[in-house]
Amino acid sequence: MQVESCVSPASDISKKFMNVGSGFESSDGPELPLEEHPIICASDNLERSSTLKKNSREMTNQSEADNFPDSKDASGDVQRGKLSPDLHGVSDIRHNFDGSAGERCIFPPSAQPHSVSAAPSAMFPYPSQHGPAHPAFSIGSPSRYMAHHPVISNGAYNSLLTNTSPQGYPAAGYPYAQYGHAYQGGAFYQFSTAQAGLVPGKAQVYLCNRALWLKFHRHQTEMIITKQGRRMFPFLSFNISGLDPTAHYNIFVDVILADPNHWRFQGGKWVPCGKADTNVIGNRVYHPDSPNTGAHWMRQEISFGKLKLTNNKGASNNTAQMVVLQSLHKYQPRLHVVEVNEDGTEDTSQPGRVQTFTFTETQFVAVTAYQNTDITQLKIDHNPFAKGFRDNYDTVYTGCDIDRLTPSPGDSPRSQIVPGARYAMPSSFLQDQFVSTYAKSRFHPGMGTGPGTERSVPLGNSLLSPQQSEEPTVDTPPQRWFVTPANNRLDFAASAYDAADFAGNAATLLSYAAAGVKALPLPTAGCSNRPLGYYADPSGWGGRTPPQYCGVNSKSGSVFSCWPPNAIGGRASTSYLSEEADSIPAERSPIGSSEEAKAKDVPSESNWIKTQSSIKSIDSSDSGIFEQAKRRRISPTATPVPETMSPLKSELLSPRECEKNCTKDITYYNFYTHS
DNA sequence: CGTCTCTCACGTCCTGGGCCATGC
DNA sequence: GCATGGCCCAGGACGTGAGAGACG
Repeated sequence: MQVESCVSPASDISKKFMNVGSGFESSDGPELPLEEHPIICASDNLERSSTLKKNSREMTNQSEADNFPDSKDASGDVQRGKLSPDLHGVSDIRHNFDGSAGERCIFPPSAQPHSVSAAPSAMFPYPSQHGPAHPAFSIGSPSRYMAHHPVISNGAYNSLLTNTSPQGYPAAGYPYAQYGHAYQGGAFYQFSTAQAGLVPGKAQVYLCNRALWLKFHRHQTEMIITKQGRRMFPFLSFNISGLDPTAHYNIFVDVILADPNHWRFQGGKWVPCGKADTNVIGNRVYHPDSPNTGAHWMRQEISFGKLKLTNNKGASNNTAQMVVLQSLHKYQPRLHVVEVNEDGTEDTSQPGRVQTFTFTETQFVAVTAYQNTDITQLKIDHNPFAKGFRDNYDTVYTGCDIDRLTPSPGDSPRSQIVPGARYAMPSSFLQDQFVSTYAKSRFHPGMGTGPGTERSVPLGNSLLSPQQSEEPTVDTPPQRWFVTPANNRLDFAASAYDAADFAGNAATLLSYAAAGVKALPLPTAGCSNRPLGYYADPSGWGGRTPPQYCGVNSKSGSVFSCWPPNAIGGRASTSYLSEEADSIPAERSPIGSSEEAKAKDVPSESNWIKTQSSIKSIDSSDSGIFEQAKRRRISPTATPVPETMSPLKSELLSPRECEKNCTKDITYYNFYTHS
């Protein structure tokens, strides 16, 4: 059997295993080499050794029974087998994982020995993916990107089936993920199925909001789990390429233990504390669009924003959207792509029909209450639903904290040192927004008493937690990152979160972009070729269909509406909506700077001048801002960019003024062409 | 008794649907 | 009459903080 396996360079779980005893001292999250790409990870086949499958069954039977009462039915009539109306990938409908969606998340038949469902809940993960690291091979533009694409030989795969780890990790039997190799310095494909070297049917998956994930990952992501279920933030969102456009696939996500430890937050860091309770219940969550054609999956972003995490094992309702986890355990979400028959039935007996992708930067510790205040702050800063907890919210998003030199009473020493000048860069308003947001978080006075004290992030690198080593450059240069066009999203749940997806300053930045786009005449919306600036490297992903959406966060537009709408804005967005935006601008590496400059130069106005055709494709928009757009009908006749909305003007306007003007002028223009 | 973990009420904000007004 | 713009509101999502429960 052929197994694809590529481990995200960003995260080498194997390293983690090696360091389980040392907490998170290792800086495995942020330490992405510049040349590493955001794309994926480990893709392997779900087919496993019988031993493992056996164990898996033993450990997950309950899970199946508890969480997938419908699975049996599914086996009979393969409910999942019912192809979506949009089967042929022609639909531009946004695919939300709403209430009804849940009904679609039916467990697939598990009769076949090699069926994915054989490893249900997958709390019993696949055996370690040990084996030789597969040298990335270049595709198309080897000089530019090294393909991480990994086609594991049989031999390699065989090694995965062994219960002994070459690295000495716990042998299979532990319900946690193991990854024995990583692609250090791996790269990524250009996002084009036409790219030479891409093997049809061999999927490449891109973590769309990787920047945000990395941001959290640097501090060891924590996810709240509640009885009623809590959404993930950041949520899982992917872009897929390399699928056979005509073949049908099921796509689902599961969450497995990332390691065999029980964790505890002590002394400002996560430390292992005993053995993990392997008797965990897990389940998979199918994307509501499943099954569907490869073309369909590849056309839009696939997000699981409404996926909820719960610790309520007894939760029987809505399990389709719920993943049952245990507090203080570290988990690893995985994406599975299963090729199915035209009737929707899964047939994993054939090699290569099941592919699993793991992004280690999406690892998280399940908690019932946040432990690390840095994580809390990141959540508050990036999750639109948490805006209410933002300190001085209005000023945060409309003003520049660089002016705020007087720390709040509760400011930690760290925060007090944050020099506004550090962020006071000759930049756009947007940048200020970003900086403000970030800087603000440093000043957050309300994070408990000591927020920021023992759990604070060293000033030296505000993105790194104390337990993590500081690195000169934690973020990959923008041109290295692939950030999915927001309009291409098969939303599991799209929401405002989407905004947070794309670039570091998530919600804020994307919304800015949205606002900017909104202000543009439809035909020239920058959302076309240069999706709100998510492509830092215009050529890097040139092969992919140009971004097709444009959206607006109508209601929150008042906050984000200052985004420069024109070409300049486009550049700005390119810069700040790229993952690079994640990092503190001032800390950009020289490489990043040069490339960034290059990127900035490329996206000339032409990039922003798009045709109606692209606008039309907005229909498929699926990101949060586009979600917003849906809420507002838009005028086919785009409103010319008000002079007052010129980027320059925006920059000149005081935050307040800008907000007012923008809100007034463009808040309700949307690029919503949803049919 | 202290610590740790978990639950729940709370206030804030966002989402998404609905309703009404306006203009063509 | 229809499309669009604007507003309202109920429900949902968020993190907080207090308090309860479990455990040593």
